[in-house]
Amino acid sequence: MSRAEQQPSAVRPTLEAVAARAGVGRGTVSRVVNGSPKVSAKARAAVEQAIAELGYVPNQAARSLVTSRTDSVALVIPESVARLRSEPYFSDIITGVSGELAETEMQLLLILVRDERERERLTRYLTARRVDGVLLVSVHEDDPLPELLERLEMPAVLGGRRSGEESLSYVHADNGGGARAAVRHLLARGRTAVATITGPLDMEAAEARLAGYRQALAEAGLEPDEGLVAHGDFTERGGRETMRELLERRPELDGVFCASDMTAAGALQALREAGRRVPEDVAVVGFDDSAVARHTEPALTSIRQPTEEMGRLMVQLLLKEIAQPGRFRRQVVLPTELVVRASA
Amino acid sequence: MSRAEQQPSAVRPTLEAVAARAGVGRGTVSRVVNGSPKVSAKARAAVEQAIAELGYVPNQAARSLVTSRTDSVALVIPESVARLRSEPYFSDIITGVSGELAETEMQLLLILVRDERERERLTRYLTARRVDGVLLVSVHEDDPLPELLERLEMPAVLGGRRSGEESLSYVHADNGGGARAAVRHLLARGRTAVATITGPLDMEAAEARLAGYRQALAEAGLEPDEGLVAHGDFTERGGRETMRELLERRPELDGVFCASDMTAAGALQALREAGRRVPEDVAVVGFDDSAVARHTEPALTSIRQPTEEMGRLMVQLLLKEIAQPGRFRRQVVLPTELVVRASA
DNA sequence: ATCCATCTTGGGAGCGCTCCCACTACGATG
DNA sequence: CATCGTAGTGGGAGCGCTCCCAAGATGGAT
Repeated sequence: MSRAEQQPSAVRPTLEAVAARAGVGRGTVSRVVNGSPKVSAKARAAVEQAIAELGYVPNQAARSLVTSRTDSVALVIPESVARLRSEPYFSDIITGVSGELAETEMQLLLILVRDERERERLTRYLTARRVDGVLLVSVHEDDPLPELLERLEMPAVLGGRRSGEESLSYVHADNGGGARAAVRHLLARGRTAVATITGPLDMEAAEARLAGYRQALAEAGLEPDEGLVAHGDFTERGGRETMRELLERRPELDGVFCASDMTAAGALQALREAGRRVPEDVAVVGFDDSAVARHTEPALTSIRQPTEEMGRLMVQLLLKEIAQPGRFRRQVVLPTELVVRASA
Repeated sequence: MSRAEQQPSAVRPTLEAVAARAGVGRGTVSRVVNGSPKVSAKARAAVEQAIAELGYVPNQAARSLVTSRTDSVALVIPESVARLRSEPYFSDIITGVSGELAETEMQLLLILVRDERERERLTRYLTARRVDGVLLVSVHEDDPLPELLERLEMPAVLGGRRSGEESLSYVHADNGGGARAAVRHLLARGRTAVATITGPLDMEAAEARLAGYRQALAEAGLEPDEGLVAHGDFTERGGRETMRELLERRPELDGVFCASDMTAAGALQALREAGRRVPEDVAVVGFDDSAVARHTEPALTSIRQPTEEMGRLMVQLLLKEIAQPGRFRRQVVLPTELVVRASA
């Protein structure tokens, strides 16, 4: 056995036991454990040896009770099951958040909020201050959670924002710019009747993508046609159904900008059903550049947003906010990028 | 006086404050909060009113310190980033686990373990008993974590198992049966040279799927041909590269059973590159029936495993194990199902 | 030799809760 | 009428840690 140095006793050793073994007081052990500089080299060595011999690990509950810190943060995802399952966006966020937290001693709580009951549970949880901070993604305009976070003075960083004048810290992608790039690309390919399938417009991201679409058309001097704007909900099914409506209403359309890749995947299905060839008859651009974009037939031209990096950045901001409560607040917009594949 | 002042309203009421307000002792409040029956109706009413008026929420750290329970469980995913991102399996597990935990007061910690450093961090964490139990998915044969869990006598449930004689509780799918069904289906469609792309064989699930493949061929009286067996790693890229090798080695193959949908997606790409039509020239079956199965071209025939249900079940078993430490242990195998689509 | 600033150190005082035991009140029992 | 449960209650004794303060060591300046 390679763990000969640790003689695990039946009960976990306490800080007091370490102090006794090292021949010092509790205070000194506590200082060593917490990296205080006010400890002599000799005392530090003795304590470190005792810790190793006893296999001491601090009791977090006792520590929390005194410091009222928990050394954990929550990632809150307020979405229906249906969306989480099919949305690679969340996996990427989780990957980034988890990776960044691994650099620290903080732990990650994952909290999915699907209905009113679960929101109440979360409210209780946050009121009890069982985490030091909160990352909240997929923010809807009327979501009561951001307000709750403010009221509780809980350090928080949003992924996305409620509106243009968001008071909390956030990280989000340049949705408007991405959408403009997408539509410009379609126009540059000679498309003249470019439609869009939006996301849920109670999300600023969806709203911004729609605005970007309109801007790009305006820049090109095209007459706005509201008949070419149809409302989806970021899901595949929504994309399919909305595309059908759109085809019925404007059979002449030759390009579609979809507010998400899943939407675009659905739209491709509807186009295939309708016998339209992609990209020959109708060119399609998605948004997110998620994994699905590479699996559709044809592969999807899409707008890449640095989702994982957004997760990492959210964590960095949150940690700063936790370190300086009430003082630190920052709002970051990350650039997007057009990724051209077969669909447009 | 440069420090921020504390709002009086920001001071959280303690159990003692509730007791004072309700005109009872601490013990009685504690009993009410914890649902003990040994409280008179009158006292209970008074306490409940005081709790409501004060907005009392118990302090978990103080509770933990005494009970040494944490009311949280960890979901541990020991996988590289690359896999997590593209593997819908994990999203489904998370959805199931989170949904089931929402029925309780337990919280979910998500712990991704990517390298040795992160494993050490987890070891410290578990040694400190900062969770009441652990769910461990994607178990590899030589993974040191299950052993650690046993040594720490930590309640645990595996998703999958290390081998046929697993000592810990687990939930897994009938991988062998699923693989057999897949291969039988290919044979029933008249395929005579059926290859397989395996998963990483240090995982029992991958091994069992390979065994199922062999069994089905044997049942059909076919001569085993090891040249038709190629080793992948569950990823898309692995599927693509392995399919290329396979085509080079056995150009006559007319069917492929892939050990995961992502593998199959990669295989489809390689087949397309090679100018083989699917399913006309080569029929393909995947495993998992994940979301990607519906997006490939052609859509993927696959073996469905009830991933989300597996997550739920794992939680149920874990909670029982936490309730009866050392007594409860159960191993569950769930059925799989062939889902036929265009690829075979 | 004396004094004082600085560095270390030990340990008391809780943090907010549960556990447990002693104690009360009151109806039932002999 | 004394005795005995029994349901209900209050509060002391910690859980293991950090915070803080008083006090001892150290060493340079006078």
